[in-house]
Amino acid sequence: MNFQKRKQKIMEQLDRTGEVDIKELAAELDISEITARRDLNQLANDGLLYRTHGGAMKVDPLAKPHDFVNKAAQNANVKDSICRRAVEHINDGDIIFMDCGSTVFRLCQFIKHKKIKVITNSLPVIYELQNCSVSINIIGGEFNNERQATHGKIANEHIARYRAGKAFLGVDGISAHGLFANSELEAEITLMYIHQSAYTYVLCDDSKVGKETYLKFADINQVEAIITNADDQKLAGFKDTALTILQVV
Amino acid sequence: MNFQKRKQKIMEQLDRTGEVDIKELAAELDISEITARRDLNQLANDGLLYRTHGGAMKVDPLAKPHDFVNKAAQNANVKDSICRRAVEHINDGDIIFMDCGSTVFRLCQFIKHKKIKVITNSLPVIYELQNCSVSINIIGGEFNNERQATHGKIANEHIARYRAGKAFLGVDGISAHGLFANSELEAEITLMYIHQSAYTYVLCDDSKVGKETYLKFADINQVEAIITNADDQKLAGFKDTALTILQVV
DNA sequence: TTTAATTTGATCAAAATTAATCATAATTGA
DNA sequence: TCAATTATGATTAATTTTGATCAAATTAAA
Repeated sequence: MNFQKRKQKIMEQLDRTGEVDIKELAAELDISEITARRDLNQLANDGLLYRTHGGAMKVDPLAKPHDFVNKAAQNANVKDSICRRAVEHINDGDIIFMDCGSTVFRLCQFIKHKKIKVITNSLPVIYELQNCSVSINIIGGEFNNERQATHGKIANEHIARYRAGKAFLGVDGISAHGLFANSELEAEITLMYIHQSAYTYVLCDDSKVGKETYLKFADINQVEAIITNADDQKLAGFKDTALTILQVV
Repeated sequence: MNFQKRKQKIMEQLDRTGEVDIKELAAELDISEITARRDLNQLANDGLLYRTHGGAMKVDPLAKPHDFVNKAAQNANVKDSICRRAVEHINDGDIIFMDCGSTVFRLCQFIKHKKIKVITNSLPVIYELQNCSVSINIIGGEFNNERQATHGKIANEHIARYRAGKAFLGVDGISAHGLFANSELEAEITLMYIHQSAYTYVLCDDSKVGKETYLKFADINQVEAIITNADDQKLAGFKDTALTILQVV
């Protein structure tokens, strides 16, 4: 068993239990204690763990990987049917905005083979659209780990530099009174996308329709269309607005 | 059994078990140990595997963009020792630029647990530094799939908005006459990083030192330090410059 | 505080792996 | 065909890795 392999095992156990003991380690890996000690010293030297007397501890117990994909997988069927409707409105040559919503993310799989330009602040979208015919423009700025996207002043300014024909955006709530968000950062960047695109599609499942939550950041007449699985009853409130409603089963 | 066929078998087993042993390999393929060793060295040189004592291991299968990972795996030992020296100059609270060089990429593993702010145009760097104590700022702009990074006018403007204490950059060539790049896009963004940082470290292995290739984009006195494994003879040309030379074994 | 137990780093030695050198076999291209 | 290049193998020296011993440092206990 070479160092690389031992390193792997040590980091594995460290990840699992948070600590390792030199004696145990030497026994488990069938190496002498001094070799175990040397291994730990080397890893500590690279900042991969904290050396303690008789063992080592994990460096950053706080890091919590946020699983974006899980959120995107919720209600996958509903989201996919919304996206199938959305993709009917996307043609080769289009320049489109995509934000960091989990429904918008699922749009990626349907546009991979289109010859379009996508401008986005969502890292998962960027990843999904790599190595395909879509050309990508990344919105820069401070990266928010929870949302897996960039936000803030610089990101907004960056969007302001571009114009796109269409924007595909998610919201936390929508009603005849306007669009709602759970955070200011999210609200601002969505608003900027709306400003800089000729035609805005709001993608949202029925749970968001009629919901007026936290912060209203735009009037309903600022966007052109909504694509949703909400039923007629939920959508009735929009009948006095100019909003184009694209309803999916 | 020729090299191509052996290479196939080696990569096959590597894919299956994650590792190979020189003795076993020699026995299985019915070749001498030294030939097995030469095979592994050649494959390691192409970044297709990591060489270990007595065998080899698979390169990180999780990282998506294969070309980039392979490039980063080439000369991994040299790059890592360069990075270990670099990390000595990075302290908690620092704000640093990192470009999209393959050596610079390997710096990530050594700074994951530092409390610093990283501004970068490299997608692999972003991906590597997610979910750790490093806060990330993404340089926006058009995404170049080959380089796995953003470049161009908007990216340059974006960098111009920021100031950082230190920049860690790669180059395609460096001599007493200046810094050299293989493309204008690369040159421009590197130059912008240099302008916007108080202190610039150039990270490069010995193959880049003394090389004057394609496009000169900066004088040598525009950067402060070079971290390299080049020997005294190769570095002799810099003795009349103010460049700080950080030499690694 | 002092004492005992444990852990550690340094030094050296043994084992394993590797690089270097040279010789031989196989392949290639004229 | 033959010379030249390339691939392979054997040998040996150098390097790396590992382990053992022991004094010094650290921790825990009295």
